[in-house]
Amino acid sequence: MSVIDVQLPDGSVRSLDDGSSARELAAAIGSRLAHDAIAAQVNGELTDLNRPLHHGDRVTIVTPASDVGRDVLRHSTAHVLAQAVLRLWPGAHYAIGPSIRDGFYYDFALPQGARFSDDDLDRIERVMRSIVAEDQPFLRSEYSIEEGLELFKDQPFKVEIIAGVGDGANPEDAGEVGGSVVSTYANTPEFQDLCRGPHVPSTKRLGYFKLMRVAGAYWRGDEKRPQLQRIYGTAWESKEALAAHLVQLEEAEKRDHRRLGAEMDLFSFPGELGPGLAVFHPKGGTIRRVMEEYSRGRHVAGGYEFVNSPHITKAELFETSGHLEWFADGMYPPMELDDGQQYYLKPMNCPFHMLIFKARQRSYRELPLRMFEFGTVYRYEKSGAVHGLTRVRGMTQDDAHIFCTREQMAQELSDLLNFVLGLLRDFGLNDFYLELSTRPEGKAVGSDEEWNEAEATLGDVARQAGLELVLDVGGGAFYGPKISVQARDAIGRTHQLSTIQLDFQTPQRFEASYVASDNARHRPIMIHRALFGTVERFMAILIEHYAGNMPTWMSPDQVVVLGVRDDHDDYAHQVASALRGDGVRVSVELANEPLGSRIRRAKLEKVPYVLVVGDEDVVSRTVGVNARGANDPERGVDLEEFRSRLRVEIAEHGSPELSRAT
RNA sequence: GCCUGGGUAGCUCAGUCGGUAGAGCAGCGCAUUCGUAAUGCGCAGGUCAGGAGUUCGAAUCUCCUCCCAGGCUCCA
Repeated sequence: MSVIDVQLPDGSVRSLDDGSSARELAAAIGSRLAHDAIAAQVNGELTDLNRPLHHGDRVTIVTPASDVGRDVLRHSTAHVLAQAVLRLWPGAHYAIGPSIRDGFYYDFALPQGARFSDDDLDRIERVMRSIVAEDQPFLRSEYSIEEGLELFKDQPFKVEIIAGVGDGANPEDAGEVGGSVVSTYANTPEFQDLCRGPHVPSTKRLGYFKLMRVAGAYWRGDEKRPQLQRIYGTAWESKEALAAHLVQLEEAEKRDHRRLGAEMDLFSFPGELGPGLAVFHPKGGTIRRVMEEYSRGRHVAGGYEFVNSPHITKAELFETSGHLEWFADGMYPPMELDDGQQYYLKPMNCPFHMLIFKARQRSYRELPLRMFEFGTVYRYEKSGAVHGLTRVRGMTQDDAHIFCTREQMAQELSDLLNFVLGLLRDFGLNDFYLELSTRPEGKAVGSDEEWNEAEATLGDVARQAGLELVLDVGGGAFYGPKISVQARDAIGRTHQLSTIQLDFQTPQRFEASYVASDNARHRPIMIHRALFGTVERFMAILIEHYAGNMPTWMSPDQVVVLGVRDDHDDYAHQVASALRGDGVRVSVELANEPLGSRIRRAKLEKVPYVLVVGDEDVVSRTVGVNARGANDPERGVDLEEFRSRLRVEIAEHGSPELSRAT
């Protein structure tokens, strides 16, 4: 028998008998690896463990505790889910079941339009566990497209996928099937699934999974096509990893801004107002005010001018802008006034700023002209889309529009991106990447030349920023491409924050112009940009980022002063008054209940500094400092020293926890 | 908008078989005067989301509406 050489990831070479598979390779390397192996990567391509290797192949053995490995076992677990559902609902149609972040899902259409309920998850999970215990192999077979169609003739979704590959209608399905070859994996004679693979060798390699929830999902993500029943699950390489993930979910839940918003008395959604309409309570209002004031200051320094516009307008404005044509569904229905005139609540601020630009003749000497407004807009979001403060129907954008010349555009965009990132960093976010969204086919206005120029300019600016750049093909607005700044928060989730959109169209639609040095009229370029996105959403993201522990400069209550006994209350008030003079938000809790109880309440309210003052402090004009997140209180801190510490921390936007962490 | 689940005091939740509502925390009152995360006693607090129906009787069963959650779709 001849011998082949294969190369391992570390560059070393192993000789194997010809016809050996990755399974044998793993065994040759070590028994531990042989035991852990679930799949292989051969020359970069993911394959089953038993696929024969060839001379010169570069081979990586895939084990469960890796990104690729988890992907494989999640996908395999999805197959087990499908088998379990088909056992429990004979005649069910199964559609697709990919692995996703942290888990997998599978979509089904049950016989007679039946639907899963939450209680079904337990039953299904039990069947899945018995399938795992049955130690079923995943056996790969390959068929022609015709054979595949015959094999799955009772499974309309599978037939559509296979047929789609045949006629090239759905290129993404080529991944599902693999070129002109239809591959399947059979676990038992009764159950096989169309699949590119690879899979774990046997179901006994699975087991650390949990079905999470049922949901509806449209076939092929298309609202007009049938809605399928989707089951989501999570799956991991070990019991510990699964448990850690579930703990992580609980952590995220504790940070949920809706929960913290209620607990910390920041805002609420009174049922009387309707979905997606919030009221901000005094503490939430303070956070908002601080955010807005800081933003205003930065915008003044950044050369912006401040404008204002009304909340309602005649339909004409949005006919001109094109919003009524594209987004009428997302706007509140019009109010009809007695002369038959239709008025709309504004979903956007840009047309108003356009009118301000047009209010008089503009000179090139005024450009770039930057108009800023905290503009409150109303959008009729679908009822199922509203979510806490992150998706609301009434929201305030930190919206600005920059009018400039074509020549100024690149520089202006580049300065703008720096401005954006600087402001976001001031709020404590500093892990960013950019996304470039390009022309949406079929719903874009404007010429190819304009779009190409706009995309090229934005692309250059994005690349020059030196951040990771992700392309989002077709994700732009109807009037222009956009850069969005994505930020990772403290627990690694990413949020789309600022957007910068380049717009050649709106100035044309409004016939805006300026007089240039050549004494002729030229068309300005318009840049739309929002840094927070909306104040509401940005606040929600910050609350979750900080788990409610807002940096001192943003905290609604920065300091609480507690006298030990009520004869210390006078001094407590003196301390508070001195701090108030420094602009600090401070309150005094009178000594009519036990100290421990008052401290506990302040801690639960996440107040950055609790000051305790007693006999010694009154005598020596000191305070006891109990800082949020600190293990031990500091006794006898000179009041003047504490004031200056706090002044510095607030001015620098520091957060006590963050500074202690370093 | 669609699918699944939910809505009981300000909050977290109990409420059995259909028999007319309960706890803890928070709030209020009184007492307590205390050095770093819960002092004691008392009081008050509910159209059981809203409406209709079945029933002698509905928080509980049925239907409709509103609102919330998790998804799908959408997101200028």
